[in-house]
Amino acid sequence: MTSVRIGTRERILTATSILFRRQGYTGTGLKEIAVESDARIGSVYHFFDGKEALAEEVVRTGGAAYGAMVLGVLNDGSPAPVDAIGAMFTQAARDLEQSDYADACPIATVALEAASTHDTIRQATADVFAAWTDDLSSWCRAIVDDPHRSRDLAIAILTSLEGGFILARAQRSQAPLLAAGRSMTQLAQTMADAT
Amino acid sequence: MTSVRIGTRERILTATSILFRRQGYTGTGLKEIAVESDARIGSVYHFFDGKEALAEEVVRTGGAAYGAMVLGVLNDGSPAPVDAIGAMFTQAARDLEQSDYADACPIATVALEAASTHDTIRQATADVFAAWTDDLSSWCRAIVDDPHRSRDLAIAILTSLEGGFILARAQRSQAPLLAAGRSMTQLAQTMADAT
DNA sequence: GTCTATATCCGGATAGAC
DNA sequence: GTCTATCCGGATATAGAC
Repeated sequence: MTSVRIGTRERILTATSILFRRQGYTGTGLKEIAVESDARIGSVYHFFDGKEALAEEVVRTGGAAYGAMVLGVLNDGSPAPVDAIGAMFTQAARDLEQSDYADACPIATVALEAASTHDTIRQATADVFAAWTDDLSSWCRAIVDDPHRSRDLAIAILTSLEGGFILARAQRSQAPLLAAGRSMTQLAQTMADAT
Repeated sequence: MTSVRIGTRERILTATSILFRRQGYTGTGLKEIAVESDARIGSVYHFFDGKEALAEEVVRTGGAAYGAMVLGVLNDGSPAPVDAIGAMFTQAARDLEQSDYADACPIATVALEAASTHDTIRQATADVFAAWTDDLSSWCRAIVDDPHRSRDLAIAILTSLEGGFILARAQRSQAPLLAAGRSMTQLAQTMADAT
């Protein structure tokens, strides 16, 4: 029988991801990361080449995991793809509220902070957004067959979700996300009808 | 003749707004603010009751100014309101690119950083977003008469603009903003036709 | 791989002369 | 109102014993 002991390195990654999601990159200290990981600062430097390298890996691994989770919600949420969009926004709003408006996009805060100041982190966020856009574009082809229109729909969904997270966290309200979900559902329906 | 000497207090506010827009709240130090304002740290504390109070005022005044600017673009950009939406996104993309992908939303980074950690700043960003939403909803009634639908359209435009800024800054590309603009134009056209 | 101690620097904030 | 000096805590990072 193989007991699943979680390694120190993995604990550091998950704790950092949680802290970055709530407080951002500059707002989170390595000491705090060590405490939350139940590790020592020395261990952080043993496994990662400094804070920026740690952040890059957190963005890449956490971004991939979140993208897979969202795709999962889209795929087995509702029978009709158009309805699944609304369900996904509703689920995001519920998760956000239940986490006291902390758990939104895991990379958005870091992306904005690093965009003009830390280029390796910026590149990692750019790659994650590109992967999300590709995956979502493929999924949207069940709604619109044309690749260009499918991609535009995917970008509209992704950007309004990200912006919805910003407003919802600031106002501590599900309303902006729910409104964005209604509009994206309507947009998708329009594009499906236009076929 | 009245020469327009800009006061120290005003210089601090504008410099802080620029720095927060590019580096966020925690990523910007008071020393850096003093240098960019051509002021002393002592002056910062003379005019403002600490960093958090300074940030609150920067968010409120800068947010109001940016909202007025965007409304101005929407009002005298294109003759048809639906076309003005696309023109607004195009203008935002152009401004962003011309500032080397630094000048996006002046309060978004601060809003995400402060959402779970600094409540007075969070409240200021919430108020600014509420004012933007109200103003944009009123403007959208030229497209959709129904107040609820007009408000949903306004929220869709605002959230996709905010999310478009995130992706565009990360990828150093105008593409996400332009794609979001196309989709919002289509959404607005659909809602106008449904009348 | 783990842990402690510490070096070095920068953060926000304050006191007080002018 | 302006400016300088400084306090204190916290930040990232490193060294080296175990």
